Amino acid sequence: MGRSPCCDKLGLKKGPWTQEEDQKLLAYIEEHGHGSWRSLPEKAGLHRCGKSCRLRWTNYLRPDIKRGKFNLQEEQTIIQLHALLGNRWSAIATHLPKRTDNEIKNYWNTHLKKRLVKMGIDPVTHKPKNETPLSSLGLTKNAAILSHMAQWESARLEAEARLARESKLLHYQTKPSSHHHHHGFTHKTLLTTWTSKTSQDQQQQLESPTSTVSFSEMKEPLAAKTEFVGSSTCLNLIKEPDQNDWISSTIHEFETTEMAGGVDEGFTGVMLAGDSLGRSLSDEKHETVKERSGGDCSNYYEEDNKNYLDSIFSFVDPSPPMF
DNA sequence: AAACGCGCCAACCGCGCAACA
DNA sequence: TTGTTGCGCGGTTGGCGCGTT
Repeated sequence: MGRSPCCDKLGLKKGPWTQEEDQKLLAYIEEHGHGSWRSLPEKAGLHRCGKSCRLRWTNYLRPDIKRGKFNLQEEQTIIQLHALLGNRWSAIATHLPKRTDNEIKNYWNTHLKKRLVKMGIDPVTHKPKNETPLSSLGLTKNAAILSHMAQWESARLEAEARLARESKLLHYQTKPSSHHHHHGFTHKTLLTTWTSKTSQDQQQQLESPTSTVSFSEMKEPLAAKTEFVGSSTCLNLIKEPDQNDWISSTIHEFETTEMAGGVDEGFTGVMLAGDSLGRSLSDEKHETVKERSGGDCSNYYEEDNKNYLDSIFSFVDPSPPMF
């Protein structure tokens, strides 16, 4: 399209924000809400473009954001959700209370990604880098089902993210000065409604008006998940999502499948399942993985697979995220 | 003390999408 | 149907601070 950058207009400031600018923006939003970002800078007396103001607000000034070090639980959440969702930072952020997508993205790029690489894990696929073609072919039904779950979780997160955005928008557009008292209510309420509906009407849930996910959109994420589980066979199991029994059959399949053994090895979820990232994959264990990756490793991975499934299910569990 | 390299992170940029005229 | 506008997302960049030489 070639749209010109919004800050091209002469006189609009770029770069780091000053304290004075922050105060102006904060004061304006506290008083009036942000409404239209495009018109906000002029009204607030700022020589910035609306986009710059929005970024400053969402990533820094918003009162409901937490800054500083990520704790272990947050790290695990990021890694596991990244394994499920890839670089969909906004979706990941919906599961990390008070963290912005930008902050999570930065933390991933500067810390977690490097740590995984150090551990010999591919940060894109979340599998050991030295995985052999043979082990890639060792695909199982559980891996395929995980792909289902990942797909489903992806859709759910999309919906949640949308709800979160909408409720925030509504909030700051309508009641700009009351956020301290009301923030959080809309998310939780709406999500509870959404997720309880989930169990009642699975078909309707897929068609929920709150979700922007179309299944044409899902094709790409699906491909990513397929890659993630290293499965080609899973494609055979994936039905058209508009089929009524898609979710229930997935869950049923999962429930009736032997959990132990067979899931493709190397997920970071396995590595991270019970302990801190630093300790969960000791060098010794890592070496063992390397040694065994080319051979018959079903026994070895039996326990880890279960841990991995547990950890993934902790996310797939349709309880509303914390806000 | 100065120069250099590197890590971190706030901010920018470009694109896609939805809403609307 | 098409063009425009506004917003949000994800990738990237640039500047600052800190450690090392």
